[in-house]
Amino acid sequence: MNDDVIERSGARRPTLSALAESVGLSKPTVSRALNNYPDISESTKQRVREAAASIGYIGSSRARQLTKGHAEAIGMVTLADNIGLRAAYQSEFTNALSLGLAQQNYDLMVHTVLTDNDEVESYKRLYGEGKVDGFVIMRTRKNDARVRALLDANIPFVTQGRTELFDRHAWLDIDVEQGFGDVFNHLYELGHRHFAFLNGGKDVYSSSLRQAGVAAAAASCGVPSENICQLSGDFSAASGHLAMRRLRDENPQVTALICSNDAMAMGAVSQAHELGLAVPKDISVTGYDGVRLAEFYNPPITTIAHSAAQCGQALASMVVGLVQGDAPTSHQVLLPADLTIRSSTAPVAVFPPTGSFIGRYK
Amino acid sequence: MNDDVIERSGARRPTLSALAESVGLSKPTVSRALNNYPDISESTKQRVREAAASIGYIGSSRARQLTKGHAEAIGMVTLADNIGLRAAYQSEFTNALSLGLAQQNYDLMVHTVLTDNDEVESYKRLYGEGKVDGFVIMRTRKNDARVRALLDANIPFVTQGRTELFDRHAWLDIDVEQGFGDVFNHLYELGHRHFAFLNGGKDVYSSSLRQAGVAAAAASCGVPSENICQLSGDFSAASGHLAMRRLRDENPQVTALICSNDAMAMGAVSQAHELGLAVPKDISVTGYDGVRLAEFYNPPITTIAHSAAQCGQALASMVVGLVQGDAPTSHQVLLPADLTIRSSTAPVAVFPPTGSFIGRYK
DNA sequence: GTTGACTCCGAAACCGATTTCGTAAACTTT
DNA sequence: AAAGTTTACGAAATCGGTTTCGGAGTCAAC
Repeated sequence: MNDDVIERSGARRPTLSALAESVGLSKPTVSRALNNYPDISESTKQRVREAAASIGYIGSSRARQLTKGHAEAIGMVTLADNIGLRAAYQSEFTNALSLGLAQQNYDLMVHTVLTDNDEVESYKRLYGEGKVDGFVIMRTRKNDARVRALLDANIPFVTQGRTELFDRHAWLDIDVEQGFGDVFNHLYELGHRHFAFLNGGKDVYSSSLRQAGVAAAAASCGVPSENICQLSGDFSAASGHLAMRRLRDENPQVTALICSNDAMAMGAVSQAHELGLAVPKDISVTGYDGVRLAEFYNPPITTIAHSAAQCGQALASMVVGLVQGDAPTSHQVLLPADLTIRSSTAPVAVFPPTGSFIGRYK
Repeated sequence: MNDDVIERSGARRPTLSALAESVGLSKPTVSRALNNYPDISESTKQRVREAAASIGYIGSSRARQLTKGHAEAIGMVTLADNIGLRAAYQSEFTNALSLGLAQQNYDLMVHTVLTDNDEVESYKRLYGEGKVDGFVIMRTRKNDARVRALLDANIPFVTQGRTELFDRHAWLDIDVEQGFGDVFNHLYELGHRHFAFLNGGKDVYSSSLRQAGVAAAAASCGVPSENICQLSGDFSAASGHLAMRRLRDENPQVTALICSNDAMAMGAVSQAHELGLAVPKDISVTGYDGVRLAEFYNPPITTIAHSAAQCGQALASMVVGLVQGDAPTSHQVLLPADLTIRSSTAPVAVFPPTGSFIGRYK
């Protein structure tokens, strides 16, 4: 530790040439030995590997990248506005993705930008410079400029969530249609007959699918659409907060609120408390996302969970397949949504006030 | 879009040689023109820049890395166990860091591992391969194996949070001593006289500093140490949950609980609710971290906040300075802690039961 | 008209690996 | 024993930039 200067200036890391010289072989031979080529004798391989280990040789990824033509890295560009729940979700997701990539010897490069414009530009720069081989795109919208841009530039990517161009790119998505149907059925079985559905923005592709899931389940339960109050929010806790207030003002007979994500559910619950309503005694609330925090909320929120870990893992192998030449359309997977029942849903305390539907309670 | 095959096979991105040829100059000249060297005439630079823009030339970062000897990237290795609040904090932090790095033309490489062992190994591999120039280390412990390893290997890094070797590496930390003093004073001024302090593990360097901050403030307020019940947790919400239960069983006279982080505070609050205690009416609770979620909790939690954005920004310039040759000890900064008063603290409802201290209420 | 300084640019080496191609030696075959 | 195969390795080119070194040209000075 007293030789800081020496360490810093001299003592470069050993290169392939140095290793070759130390074992008395040529560079190519050593390279092939380390990469386990069949035309190198087993004894030589052994000798090279031992020498490499003993002098602590680590191949330069920089040089390898240059010759091999790929970076062994996947990029992810995110907006800097990730706070609160969104941040939690992103982090769980990023970790899972990074872990999955690591298992395939790829690294994850994260780039944060301030505006959407910078975003597309960053994709082009990172890929153009050769820093990454492809991308994973989160938080897709129905009409997504990034998807269009990458499609045009012929840059490999996979999205988490479909877009309106879903038949032209690789994606991983959750079957929200089924998920929201399950949620509806769950509530119906608890005796609820007057619902509210708080959907997210229409610019998100899956919004219409959630809607469809709820509608289909309602139809099959024989619940008329008038009994489903439609609300709209923007996926933020604040919009959930607001929605719950409007709901109580305008549709007090509703006993079950289906939210399009956990954040809005939390916002709604917190508003309920402020209005003196108990969740789930007075009103049941459900979320969607499976952010781990929903589990620790007060009360823990019934939600449609999908494992961020599973998503990350799947996305990792998808994107690696893509950059290695697979056709984008060969990587389109729909994961089932898991209804996770916690404490924010309960049987209706009394029969529906307006009593237009008397269900069978078990 | 109908020339997918052509795009994929041929049509490589333009290289420096191609650019050189297109303007009728040599490679070195073009390189220097683009890098704005003084020995290239202004007219030539202009010509080169225009040609570069017109053919869409983007320099290969791979080649540049090889010659320049650095990756223009900073690494961060995280454990895969980040869930819940920790995840939220990490994400806010990572985004801020990435943004700060981007502004200095560095990228952030994230690598997730399953165990501590893999962690140290990953640092060595990423740096050895030349994929990154240095690291940012989060969640440091008092005696941190990673810090020792990187110090030994002479790899540049900066930690968020001090370690017992704080005088030998670069770090960014929050002045928790001051912060917890402020919290104590805040509670004292609200009339509280019986406190509990829920500290995190002793393996975290700052635990003793928090302790010291509380003790010093208590002393200056004239509160004897017997009136501060010491509890210990592990920074998890679950441990906060547990601690609150023990507190009510063993020290029911306590009206103010100071938690070492937001997660424990949330756990404590949720336990309080389960025990039928209202926060802050029956007991005040404080946290530490400034995770944005604490703001949306029920009730919003009074905490000691530090801006993740500010930390990220600062860490970015520190680590970039480091990899460019600055001495580690020249980058040690202590940020002030900001007391953020929200709704989980309130004046004591009644005079302290045991009445040993009658404060002045304003 | 030679010298010197200055401006602007090119030839070649280099970073550290991989890949293509070729060849010497050993071993089979006929 | 000559020819053909196989085995095991090396020489040189290559990836796409940067850097070192030097040199041609212009211009002013003596």
